[in-house]
Amino acid sequence: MRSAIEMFPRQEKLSEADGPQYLALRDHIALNIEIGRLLPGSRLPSERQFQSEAGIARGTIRQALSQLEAEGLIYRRDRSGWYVSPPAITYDPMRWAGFMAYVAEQGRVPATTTLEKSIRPATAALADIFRVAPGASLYEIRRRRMIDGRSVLVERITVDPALAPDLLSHSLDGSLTDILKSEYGVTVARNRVDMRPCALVRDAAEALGVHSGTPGLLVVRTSFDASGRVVEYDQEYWRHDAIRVHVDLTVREETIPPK
Amino acid sequence: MRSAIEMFPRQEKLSEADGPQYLALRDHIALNIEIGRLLPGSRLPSERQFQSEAGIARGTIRQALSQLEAEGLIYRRDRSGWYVSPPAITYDPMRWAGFMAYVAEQGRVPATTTLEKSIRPATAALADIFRVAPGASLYEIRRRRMIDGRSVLVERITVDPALAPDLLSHSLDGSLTDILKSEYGVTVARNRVDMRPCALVRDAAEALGVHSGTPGLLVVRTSFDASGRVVEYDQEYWRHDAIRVHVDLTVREETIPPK
DNA sequence: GAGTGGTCTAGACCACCTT
DNA sequence: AGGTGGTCTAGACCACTCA
Repeated sequence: MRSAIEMFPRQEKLSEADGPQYLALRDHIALNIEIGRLLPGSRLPSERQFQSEAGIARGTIRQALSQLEAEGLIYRRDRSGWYVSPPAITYDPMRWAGFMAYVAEQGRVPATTTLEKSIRPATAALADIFRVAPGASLYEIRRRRMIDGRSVLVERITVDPALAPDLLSHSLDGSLTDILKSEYGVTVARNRVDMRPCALVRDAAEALGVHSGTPGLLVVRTSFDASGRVVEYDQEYWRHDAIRVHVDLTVREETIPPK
Repeated sequence: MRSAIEMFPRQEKLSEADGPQYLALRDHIALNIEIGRLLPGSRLPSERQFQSEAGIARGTIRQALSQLEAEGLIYRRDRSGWYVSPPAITYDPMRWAGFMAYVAEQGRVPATTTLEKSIRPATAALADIFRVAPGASLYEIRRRRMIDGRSVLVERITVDPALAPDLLSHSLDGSLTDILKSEYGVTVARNRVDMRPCALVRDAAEALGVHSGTPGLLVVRTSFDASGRVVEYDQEYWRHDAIRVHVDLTVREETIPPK
């Protein structure tokens, strides 16, 4: 059996210069990706193929693959194989026009699946954000979003029913911002965005079909209308290799720090 | 020998309910951190202590620890041990007043080490950014910055000598923005910030004293003055557990997409 | 049903940090 | 000098995917 992509043509050797073996293998695979011998979306040889071709223990192979995954160069599909990562999408919280429009604008194919719509009592944290009483009813929407057929984020959106009564009866597979605008006349005047690297675990990992512990990016977006009411509170868990954030802004003069 | 922090008091067992062992151990350690039995900065028991106390193979222990590292809950000091991560610092590109001021404002102790100052010929990419001829001389500064004694980022700053002649003769261990302002009258009117999750490898990993492949966040900041000239081009490699990004902005109306 | 990655074991030797 | 994490081996069995 011969791999579709020949990773070690003509008994090509890994450089033995210095450093650990797994980094040498990492470099070898990374090079193959850079020069285009391995294209985005294509599958790498199996771990056991590497094992026999490179003569390295499987644990070491997996170390190299995990390193490449951490760098965002490759990703895994559970019990299927390792694949070269497609390019990341650029996310601009300032020009945010909705995921669907955004992804399409960059020449990719977006898709959305609504995982769950529910009414939930406000937790203490959410009550504080929405300025409602703890335990008050809030809409909660969980969605998964895809680019070119690959799941790239899961999100949990919270909306105050007072602003958008009967919201859950609409189809939420498109742009929520559009629905809020066209159906309820609610527009976003201000966005507060928090971002931090995280790991995708448990629910998020399961929904994205990724290995628990895969690195990710958590983007929390709080949208306000012109009168300062919270329109939407959105927690997005992104695959780390699928997103780049771009912000272009004029510098605000240092004033009294807000509290 | 008894560990300073008793992780398994009274023969406490790991939950055997379901899922892999390494996640059970992860949960166990995470719980100890949450309830404050393990405080930020404190050292975890050694891998071999876990091995004997929990009766699990060392490879499995390391899997649990790596997971916690990916989540940002713990970090390692090379060949010294595993430690509980301190809280992250909040970074606001809009209110950027310099790392030193910023960190101090959040009650932490900042420090900066200049690793290298040099004059380098502009690469094609840099020439394009600064609108100079390829090969033209540019200042390059490499610095490492610390919070409470822990290295959290390394950066590579590029400045056009035309805007700040003789810049390298100044001490660069403080705020570069301050120097540009007070010594050269250059102020920043606009910032372009790009962020993406990455892995810390090679130089960056070495400078931060982290394991190659540790997750990180790359922040690229391009600063412009009022006339649109590039003042500073800064690539910052952050430890992923040390930073949160916060942006608060008014939504820009959709206009012609810039190209 | 064959092949894949996911998990786990029980060792080993090394480079380096710490005291 | 002793202990630590870093690397690596050579197996094993399992759950799951895919054809």
